Amino acid sequence: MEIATGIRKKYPVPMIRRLPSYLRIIKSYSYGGIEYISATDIANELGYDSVKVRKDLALTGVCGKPRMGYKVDELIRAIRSIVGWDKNSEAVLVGTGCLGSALLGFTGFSRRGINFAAAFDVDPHKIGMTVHGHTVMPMRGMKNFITERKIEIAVLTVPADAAQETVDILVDAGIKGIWNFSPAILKVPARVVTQNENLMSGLAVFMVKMATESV
Amino acid sequence: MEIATGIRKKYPVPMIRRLPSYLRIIKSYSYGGIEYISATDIANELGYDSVKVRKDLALTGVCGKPRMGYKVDELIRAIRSIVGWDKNSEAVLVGTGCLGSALLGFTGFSRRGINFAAAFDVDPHKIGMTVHGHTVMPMRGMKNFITERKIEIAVLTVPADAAQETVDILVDAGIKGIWNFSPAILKVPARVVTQNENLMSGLAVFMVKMATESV
DNA sequence: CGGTTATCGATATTTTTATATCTATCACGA
DNA sequence: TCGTGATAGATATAAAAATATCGATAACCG
Repeated sequence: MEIATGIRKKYPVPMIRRLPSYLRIIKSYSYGGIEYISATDIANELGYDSVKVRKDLALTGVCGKPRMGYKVDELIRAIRSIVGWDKNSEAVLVGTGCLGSALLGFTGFSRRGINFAAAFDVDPHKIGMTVHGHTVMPMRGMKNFITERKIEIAVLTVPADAAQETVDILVDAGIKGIWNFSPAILKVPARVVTQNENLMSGLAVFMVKMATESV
Repeated sequence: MEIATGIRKKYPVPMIRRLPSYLRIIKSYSYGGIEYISATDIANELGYDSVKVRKDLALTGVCGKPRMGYKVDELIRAIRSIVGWDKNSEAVLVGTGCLGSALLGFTGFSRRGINFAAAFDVDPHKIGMTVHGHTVMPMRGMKNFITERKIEIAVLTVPADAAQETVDILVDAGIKGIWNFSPAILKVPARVVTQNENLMSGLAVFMVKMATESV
């Protein structure tokens, strides 16, 4: 629909963040051979309000049937299309430390169409090592690799103080988006998309919740 | 201030999420021997609007001086107090897979007062292994360990299908808060705090941004 | 076949968050 | 010593998101 016509809606970020949870539940219905799922069903599973879920689902463009809910396979297709998990893309991972290695071993990415074409690191001791099936390559080969293979996505798991210099190489190589797991704020040209995952933000919220709850 | 009097403000979650970034920058000023930092400084570093930063800083209770900014050490103390990084707490980590191991190796937690007292796993092959200085212990000893050591925090890095049964043990043992890295939605009593970190939410937002940008 | 009811979809309201505007302050340089 | 201007802090406005309300629909049941 929106993809076919070339029109792209603007989706609210909070809604996008909820889509993967929705998808997970809808898929479990699909595996169970259930054909319809209602906003109420999803809301109950997630502890959300059903109106919120219904509004989100309305944005996917899928029409529901009163008293029945939404067709499970339609929802799955629509959500996967919105979050781009219906097509394959190649990525590089930069920085094979603890977190980088963990991400390389995470099977969830390939199931969502994200495949690691290579992993890079500066540490000479790591070069040539195999991490979850991926051979670690030296950083100096990265630029050419990205350019030649037309890689669009980089997952950045280098230490904060190495982040910007790494990013400069990535940008120079023509990368389109950087999924940044370092706490550093990246300076990139406007055409390059960045998405910051800040583990410490989550910890902060968690700790504040804990303190508030225990009053 | 708010801690001393026992009064706890309600902080907006988006503001809490920004605090760690603020702290990081303010600390860099502190290391540089700079005594004052302005909202404008922080805003420039992060690409934010200075008014937003100023409003956030106002909520910390620290007073700024016109033309000078805020005292660096006061801000650091205030933010650390709000996010609870000024005191120590013990945690257990459950599930020593890729992500669990990565978190065990992450030094950032101890620097923020979170110390892993133990790591648990069900896999017999992993029991007794040392992961980043932590010996993996069998799951069946977990409940007593938590109860006896009065552990309040659990970091949950088990697969989704094992999440709820693990959580039941944690709750039974008297855990106060669960930092959940599994995609499962946890059912816990109201007194138990949960904080869900959903990697796929971030990926979804990232992919949507990429698709939107490339139009 | 007709009433009942769960559900959708639309609309309205409230709350939260972000952004803009304005005034007072006070370090700094002339 | 006196403007100047960067900055805090307060207030006002706008935007975004969550939540509530309500009529319409159609499967289900008697």
